Amino acid sequence: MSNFPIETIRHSAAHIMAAAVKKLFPDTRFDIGPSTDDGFYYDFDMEHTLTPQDLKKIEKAMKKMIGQKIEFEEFELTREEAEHMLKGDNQTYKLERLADIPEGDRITFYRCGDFSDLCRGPHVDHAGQVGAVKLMSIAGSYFKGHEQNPMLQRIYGTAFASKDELKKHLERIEEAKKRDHRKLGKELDLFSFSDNVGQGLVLWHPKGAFIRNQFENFWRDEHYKNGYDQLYTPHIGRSDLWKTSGHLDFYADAMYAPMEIDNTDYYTKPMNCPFHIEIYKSKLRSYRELPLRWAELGTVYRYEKSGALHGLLRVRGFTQDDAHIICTPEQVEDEIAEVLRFSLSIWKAFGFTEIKPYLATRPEKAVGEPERWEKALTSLEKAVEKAGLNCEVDDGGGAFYGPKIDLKVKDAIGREWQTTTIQFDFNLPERFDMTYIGDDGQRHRPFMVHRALFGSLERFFGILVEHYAGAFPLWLAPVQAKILPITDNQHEYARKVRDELRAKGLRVDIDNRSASIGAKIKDARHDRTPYMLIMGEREVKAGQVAVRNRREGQLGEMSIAEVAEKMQYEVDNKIS
RNA sequence: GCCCACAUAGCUCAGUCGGUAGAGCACUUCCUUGGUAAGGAAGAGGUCACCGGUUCAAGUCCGGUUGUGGGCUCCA
Repeated sequence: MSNFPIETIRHSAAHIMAAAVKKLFPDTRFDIGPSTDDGFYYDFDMEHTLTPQDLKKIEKAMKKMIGQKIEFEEFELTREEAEHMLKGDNQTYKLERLADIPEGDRITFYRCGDFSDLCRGPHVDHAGQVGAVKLMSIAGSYFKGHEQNPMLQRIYGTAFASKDELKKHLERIEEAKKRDHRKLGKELDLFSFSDNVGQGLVLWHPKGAFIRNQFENFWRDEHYKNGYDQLYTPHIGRSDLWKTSGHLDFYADAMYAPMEIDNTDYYTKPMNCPFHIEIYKSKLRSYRELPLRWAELGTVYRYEKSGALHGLLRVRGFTQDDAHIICTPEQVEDEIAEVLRFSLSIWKAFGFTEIKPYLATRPEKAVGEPERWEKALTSLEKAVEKAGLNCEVDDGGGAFYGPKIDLKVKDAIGREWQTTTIQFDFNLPERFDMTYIGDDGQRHRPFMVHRALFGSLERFFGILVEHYAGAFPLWLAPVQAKILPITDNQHEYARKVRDELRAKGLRVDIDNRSASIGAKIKDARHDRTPYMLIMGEREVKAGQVAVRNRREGQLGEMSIAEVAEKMQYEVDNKIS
């Protein structure tokens, strides 16, 4: 056990790793090795390409140093001394890092074995205080994170104060792997990708499509109930539209190439906003009509770099649960508060209760008058306050066209996902010259807010799969109950029970294979079937079914009506 | 896009030194009719991602392409 803060332990582990790398690969040039949320890394530049075998060797060398309790020693140098030392060692990256240290700051090094590192510290006193360490993976990374800089080799590792905590961490990783939506998507036959279709383009299989339909319907109902109207708009639009919106100037890199029809270029849409704005502009608007809340499940296409694609979480064609709120400056505060409240209620329905807002403010380069920014920011802050949440502020992190709130939701195993976004837009109303007639008879510029609650349906679905670990609640489950007859003699009764339950609107299938009841149960469990209705001679005679439920196990015999009622209750209350 | 790794049956994966491909599950048929996490037997299933090269001979070695994974960059 060690009592140092976890960041200190990890940062020290990074130094130990660097020392081990220096020993094994003396020509290495070092960059930096900070701690991260769940471990640490260090970036290297060397002739040799690191392999998994090297990782084992490096880890072994580290453990030796930890066993020897090698000391960490701090020493201070003048800038000239430091430069001299780093130059002598050909540490070009370190020299650049040194140059970044402001004039007047102390220049400190930490020595650990044969390795001295330019570093602010703090560190443990000796290597033995790094309780448990494990190297995880090799990766590439750009020097200082810039694409045009050289690519360095990065080793990721993790460290904990005790072996026990490390073990728990590794178990958490295993658990997350079991929930991986890409794995479950295949296992449960929910969706796929095809080389013949293209990268990042999702094929929704019947079960996945069913679930999507369920939450789309929920989404539509809730939006009507909460004062939204719904739109449909085309998938392509003329280049003039995208010129006006500014997409061709600022977003062309992320757009699919145009197609020419009748001497006019058409682009597939990367966003829905221009279409909604065209609907707004289809007639003269009065302040009496505002606020307008227009929602659309709008499918957009964006060119994402091939290396950025990731299962359903990052794709090239996706459907946003988009909406635009167009309102007067006086209305904007209430509207934002309402969006936030609505958003939280939707997340709650899916069992997400821990939600954290991030507020992004005005960047250096921005459009829109400062008073509007102020007003917008105030309404965002007030809304967060009203919802009883604490937000983190990302100073200057807003888009050039307006400030925003992003929500991150925590799933069943504590991972955070970026989903909801609520963004002000001071750009498009100007570009499209949106106006409304106020009570003074004059034209005014409305406020416009973009918002997406789920973000994209694809990403949301991926998150849901992982959140529920594939065990979708009854209201979403494609098959809610599976009837398992013990022998073929119960097939007639099985069909009768199925038809009765289906007549009540429940989704029920029969497993009519001539397999053992154990095998049928095993397969139904594998499919995460919520209810199993088992029937042998006894149940047929009594007109009942033996109920087994995914959450509660064996529930004994029940009548058809009782099962139906129990299931309906679960559906109605969205129990997960 | 960049760095690294990977691509063998529907799925999960073996395949040693280059000598024409294998398992389990799933599937089909037959037998079995059973009481809460796998009853038995047989059968079918492959252009070893694709294109090219080296070789008497390539799943295996080399080059390219496509796709996937871990990262970087970017982002719903």
